[in-house]
Amino acid sequence: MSEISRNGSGGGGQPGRIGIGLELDDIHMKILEVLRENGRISVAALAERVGISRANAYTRFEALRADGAIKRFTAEIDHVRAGLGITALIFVTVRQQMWKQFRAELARMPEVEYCAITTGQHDAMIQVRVADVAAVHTMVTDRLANIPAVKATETVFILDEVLKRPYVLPSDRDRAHRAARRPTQETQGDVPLGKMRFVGAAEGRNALRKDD
Amino acid sequence: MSEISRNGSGGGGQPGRIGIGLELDDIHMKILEVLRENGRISVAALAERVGISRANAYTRFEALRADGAIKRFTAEIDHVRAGLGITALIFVTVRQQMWKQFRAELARMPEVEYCAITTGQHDAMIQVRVADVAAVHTMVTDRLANIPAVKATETVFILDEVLKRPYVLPSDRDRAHRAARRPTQETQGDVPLGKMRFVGAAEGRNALRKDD
DNA sequence: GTTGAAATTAGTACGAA
DNA sequence: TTCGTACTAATTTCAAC
Repeated sequence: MSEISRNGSGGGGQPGRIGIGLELDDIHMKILEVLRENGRISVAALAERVGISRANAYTRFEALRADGAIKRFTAEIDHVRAGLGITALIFVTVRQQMWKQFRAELARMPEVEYCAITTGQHDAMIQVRVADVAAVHTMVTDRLANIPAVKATETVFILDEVLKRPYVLPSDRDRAHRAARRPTQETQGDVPLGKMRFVGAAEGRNALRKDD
Repeated sequence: MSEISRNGSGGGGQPGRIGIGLELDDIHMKILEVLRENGRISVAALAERVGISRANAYTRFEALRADGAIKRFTAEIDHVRAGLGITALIFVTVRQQMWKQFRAELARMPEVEYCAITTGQHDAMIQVRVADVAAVHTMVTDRLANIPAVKATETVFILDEVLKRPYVLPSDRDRAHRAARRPTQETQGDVPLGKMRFVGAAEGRNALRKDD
């Protein structure tokens, strides 16, 4: 069903290889657009919104699911209401060749909502949601610091989440480019390059990614 | 729609103030747990899984939705399949008193999936999904650099997303603590504090949050 | 890929515990 | 509040086109 669904994205994907799977056409994209905004819409209503028949909608819906283009449906929960008012980012420097262990420990930490391996100064960024600031401290000092794979951490707090979109799609960009391009910006070629900076991968990063 | 209110909670909330709204009991939490893993489950099936009647499930479901504890239902889409194979984090230093403008510009950038205001060296972190690395460069140099509010940026690439949980809940922590606590870690008080570092808010950060 | 019917299931209303 | 049931509306499935 979805052997090809394990590339660069979620959980244990094979980084670097992209399976072709489904060829997604405009209607597929439109379906994804609708579903990402309303994950509980009925397939019948979905069919109407994208302008296809019910049967077609069911076929495509199942295909997207089976192919892995739709990974899952989920409810976005207000973490503050749920009792987790504090969000923090912890940037982690991982000791070489211990990446596998780091991952295993991560799985044991339910307060971790997100973890990504990054280029730059640090090796990974994890996002945690906890009840109070004390819990962040506990988390970092008691849990993370005890992992041998963790060489160093740097913690910042999230003061506000300005925006969170339910997965970006290429169609968003197309739509926005048509609507929001302003001539002054389009023609303006003289960009103050001096004020930005790209940060490359740290030493041995590629090696790190292979040992899991 | 994708704007999140200032205290991190639901859409129309009073910024800074957290309404008490619903008192969430164990059953509410269990409902959230199920819904976060399967956002398309029928209310009937939900009722059975949490062990309440259908009528009760409908009542609670609606209450959670109305209260804002459930913000929305969404489909998680494989961005690689959707044609956005590159994910990057851009750390932005924002000029004081120009936060409002920065937010407005953000809304015009569909490739931005997430933006949070943080403590630490930078003021904000944005996560973007684009088709290729060139698009990141374009995004940073053409779009971000042209915003007067942006003083400086620092970009890192995400090589792999190790884990992404559909919103953390307090119940996860409880469950994990029961299952995964190992005596060696619980009693181990001597933590190598030297290897971690907390980063406080940059100058004038609090002022920044007020001017929007 | 579409339409239209049957079977199933979802959502609502209301009385009783 | 919660449950159970009956009722109504909608969805999904399956057929033929």
